[in-house]
Amino acid sequence: MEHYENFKEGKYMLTTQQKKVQDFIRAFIQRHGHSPSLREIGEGVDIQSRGAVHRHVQNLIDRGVLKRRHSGWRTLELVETAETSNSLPLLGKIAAGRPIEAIPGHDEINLAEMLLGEERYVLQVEGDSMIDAGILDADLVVIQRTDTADDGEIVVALIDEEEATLKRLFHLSGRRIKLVAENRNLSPLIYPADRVRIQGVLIGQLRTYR
Amino acid sequence: MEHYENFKEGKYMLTTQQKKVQDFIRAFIQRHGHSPSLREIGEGVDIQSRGAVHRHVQNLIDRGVLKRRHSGWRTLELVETAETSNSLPLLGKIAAGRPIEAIPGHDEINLAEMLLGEERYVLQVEGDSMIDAGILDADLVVIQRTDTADDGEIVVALIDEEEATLKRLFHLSGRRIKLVAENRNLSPLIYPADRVRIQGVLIGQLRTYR
DNA sequence: TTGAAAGTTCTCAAAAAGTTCACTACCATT
DNA sequence: AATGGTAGTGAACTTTTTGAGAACTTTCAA
Repeated sequence: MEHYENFKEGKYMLTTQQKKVQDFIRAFIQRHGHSPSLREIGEGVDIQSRGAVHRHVQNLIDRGVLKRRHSGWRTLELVETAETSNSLPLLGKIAAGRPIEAIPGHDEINLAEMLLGEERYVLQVEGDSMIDAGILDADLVVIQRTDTADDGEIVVALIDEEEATLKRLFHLSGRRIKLVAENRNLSPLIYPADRVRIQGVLIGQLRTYR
Repeated sequence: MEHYENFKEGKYMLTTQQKKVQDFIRAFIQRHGHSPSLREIGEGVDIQSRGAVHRHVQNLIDRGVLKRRHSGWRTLELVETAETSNSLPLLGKIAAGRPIEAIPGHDEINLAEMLLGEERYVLQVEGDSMIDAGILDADLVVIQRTDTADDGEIVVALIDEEEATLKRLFHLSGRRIKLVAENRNLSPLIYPADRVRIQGVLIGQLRTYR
């Protein structure tokens, strides 16, 4: 039973073919909801021999990239890695004047978990009206669908059923609502409550560089 | 004849036939408002034997995909599956003065995919030194580990091996490096190249509210 | 209460999938 | 030239899944 088991450890040293197989399996599971058979993998990566496919799969299992949930058909699973689990290491805080300072108690941060949720959607921001709140032109914002919001929250507000804006909201006396653009050049706007419909509140903001 | 009755998270690894049965049941309930009989399922997925159909259904129940509301006829129910796909709908752009404007070509955005990658980590920002770039105190930044960066990129720079800072970087003539804090109250700093070590470049930034 | 419809359990055989193996081939490195 | 890692083919083999069909029990409504 001497096959290819004596590899250097580590799932990050896959050969070209192994990578192809892995990618195919990931895509297949994504699309079909279950793992492919060896034959299907073979068709996907253009290998006739089930034996050869099996060897690739077995190698991936040996390296910890794949596993079988239990013996049987279509029970391949991708092993969760930082990559597939939406996590990145959280190293610590950074500030001018000091080395990076570790944050005790946190070592991993799940980006998806922070932002995903039921009834949420993403908008791309256009313009600088929230620039003083650190929300720049072209940033993405995650919005929670709701029709109520607390004072001081940033909301998507629809005015007169035609203008949608991202503003900080305050309730005033006399059923009036103040919408504040976080931009020192823009003045707050005050409306009767019945002209303003809240569509959602700001949950998160993100921006990519490069 | 031992089988594998207890795996709770097994609902994502259905065999082909199980998937067909599940899909048929879903469609049937959708159309008729009640679940199909075993015979009807058999007709739907082209199996003569009620016994075989029953086995599929029983497997789906064992895996938590289906359940019976109570004993009796036509009491099958699909178990709600909380989908975790790391995606949110991307509805469009928002700006003051206009309704939300749809972005053509985009309908889903995968937040994790945008920020995850090999050799990346997260830092929490402390202080206001990058406030004019829209990076606020307590924001999270995603950093790509690297020791080189292009002019104008925001980098994690280690100065004299002891001070870590997040600054915008420029190479000057004479092997000097300018580090610019994006804060109108702070002046750029200029160092000889050998006192500055780049630890990573800024890939993304995110912030959560609430 | 009764009988048809539905669900359950079983056995058997076949199909589909997974596993192992021997043989070959291509590259690098030595 | 020899070695060793990676790769593909095809065949033989084992295991798991599947379908048919029969017999049985439960449910439901007339």
